[in-house]
Amino acid sequence: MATILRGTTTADDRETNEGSEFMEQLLSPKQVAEAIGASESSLKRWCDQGLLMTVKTAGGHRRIPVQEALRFAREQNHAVVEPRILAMPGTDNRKARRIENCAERLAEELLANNEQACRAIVFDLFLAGQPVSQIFDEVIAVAFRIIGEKWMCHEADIYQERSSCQIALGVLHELRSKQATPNSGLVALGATIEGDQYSLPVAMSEIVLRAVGWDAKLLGSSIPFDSLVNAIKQHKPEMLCLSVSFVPDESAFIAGFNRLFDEASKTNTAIVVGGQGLTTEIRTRLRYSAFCDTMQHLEEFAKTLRRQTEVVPKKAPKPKKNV
Amino acid sequence: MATILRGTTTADDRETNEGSEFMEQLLSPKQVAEAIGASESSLKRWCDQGLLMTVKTAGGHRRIPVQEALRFAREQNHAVVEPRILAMPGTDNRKARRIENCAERLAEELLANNEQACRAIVFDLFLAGQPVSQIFDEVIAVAFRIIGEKWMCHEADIYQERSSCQIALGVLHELRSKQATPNSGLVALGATIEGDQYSLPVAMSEIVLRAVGWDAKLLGSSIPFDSLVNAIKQHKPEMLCLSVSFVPDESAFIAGFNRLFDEASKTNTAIVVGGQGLTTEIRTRLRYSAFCDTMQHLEEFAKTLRRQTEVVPKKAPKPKKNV
DNA sequence: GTCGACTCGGGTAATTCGGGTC
DNA sequence: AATGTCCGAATTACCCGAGTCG
Repeated sequence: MATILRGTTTADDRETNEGSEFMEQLLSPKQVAEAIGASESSLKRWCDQGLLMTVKTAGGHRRIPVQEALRFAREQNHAVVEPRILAMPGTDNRKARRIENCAERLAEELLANNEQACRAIVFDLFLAGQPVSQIFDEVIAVAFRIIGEKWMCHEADIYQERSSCQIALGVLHELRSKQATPNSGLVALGATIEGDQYSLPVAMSEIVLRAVGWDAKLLGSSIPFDSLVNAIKQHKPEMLCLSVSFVPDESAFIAGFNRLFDEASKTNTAIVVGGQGLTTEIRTRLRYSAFCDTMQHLEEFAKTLRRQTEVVPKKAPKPKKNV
Repeated sequence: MATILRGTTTADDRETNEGSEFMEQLLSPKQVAEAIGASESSLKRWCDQGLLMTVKTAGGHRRIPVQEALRFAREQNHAVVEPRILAMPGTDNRKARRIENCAERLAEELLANNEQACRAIVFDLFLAGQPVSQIFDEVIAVAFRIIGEKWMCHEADIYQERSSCQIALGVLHELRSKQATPNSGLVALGATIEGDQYSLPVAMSEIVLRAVGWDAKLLGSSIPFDSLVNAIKQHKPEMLCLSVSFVPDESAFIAGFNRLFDEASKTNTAIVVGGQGLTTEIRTRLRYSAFCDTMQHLEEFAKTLRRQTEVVPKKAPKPKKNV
């Protein structure tokens, strides 16, 4: 039972502790440094000074118990911590950066209205280099599927679903703000159809498209087909993404959609659709450029379309990385 | 500067932000001094005077949270010469400090789908020290009134209104992220009623409340009364903000609302309402704690309620340990 | 046993501290 | 009274080859 013993304790009994419920989480210096916003070498110095109690591995690497890190943060930096550690009790960051059971954890935190923890989960994946499309497909979408199921079973209330959306939209916004503003000249528009208020998917698509170089703009939710036609006429985008989570009136939808497609053909605008609302049956009666089940599909499509269209860019496509 | 970008992929993003600081970025005195155009030692003096809250490193170096730096700059009316250091959208804020015709300009840029310009308008005012409530009332609300009028006259299309909302929501989110996370213990919830999808006002109210120290959380849009009752039961907030832009069914609304009010009384939750949907006639048949026409009204109400409620806080109100 | 990512130690450059002075 | 500049000592951040972790 190696609690905070001094340096002689080898940490490789971690494995044996795995089963016990109250084991100490051990963090690497890098993790702690990141968490409290200091450099790695400062942290090492503080450890060596004895300000932070550490445990050493057999090979001499420092390991810091979470409690110790929290105590230190509270003592020194009254308000600092990036709650990545605090937010995720019971998960090693190394594992956390893997995409495995993130969806379940995210669903849980969303339902608990714990915004910070949700941000932490998504951003850890993002910083670990996971493609946004994959994060969306395998974490966020799955989490909302879980929430939907709980809702069905009356284990989650409507307001919880709504506030989950709210939090997710916030996280997406923040993700978006971390992206470089694209300048490829390829314009994509995103929207949902009139009556469909579920703006999460189309918000994700915007980010995915921007990640692969498109200049994607979100028009918003619940836009009538006629207005979409006008939007196309004005913006002349290379692509229009429609997320269809819900179809209020099937025949009106199909008619409006195909009208939109005809109009889009005139300006060489690709129409991309996706969403739960599009049953196979409905799809057979629609004309579109591509149907995407997942964000990763969308990403692939956007890449290929970009390659093909890039023949006539508005400006020099390769500025060759300034600064 | 000093940003090591390891070129993993062709995506040359991540250049704009320094590494991985995602929540409470800490700045050194030098950075802040440069940002607000003062000398380093003046800044240190202000810190020691308590004008600027700082945290200290283990070695005694001062670190200033960005939010603190922003608050100080806004209060002291310091010209922010280098907004980028404070993670603000870089603009020259010289020309646009006055709030006069900002609304018109904002409306124009919103309709033109020019996100950057919209951000610049709002953030210039923010940096110049305008209270958020006033920015909302006199710029954003007015701009959307203008857009609404143009819509009526068929001078603006629906998609333009929608994308304007989208942009505004983005700006609001960014604004929110520049606020210090409140910890007063006073909780407020915000929502719109089922059928009302207009989430802009309630998003503004969240920011206004946070600006005056409330811990405001946004539940989301289109939430049924019954679910709001559950939300109150679970969160036990001191305040619930309802923005009512649209009333689908008047009698059902009145009944549901008063049911909600009764429930809220049990937990001492103040019900605050506002919005175009509430005609004088409807209001006479509702019971609520306050009706607010503007964000500035809301701000005032929140301040007074805070003063009164603060007598019985949940935890020790004066830890008195401002180290 | 291989391998990529991480950490170790330590040296060095760049900041920051506190105080005194203009 | 408030600000900006200068200083030696201390602290922090960055870098790199060898070793460790998983």
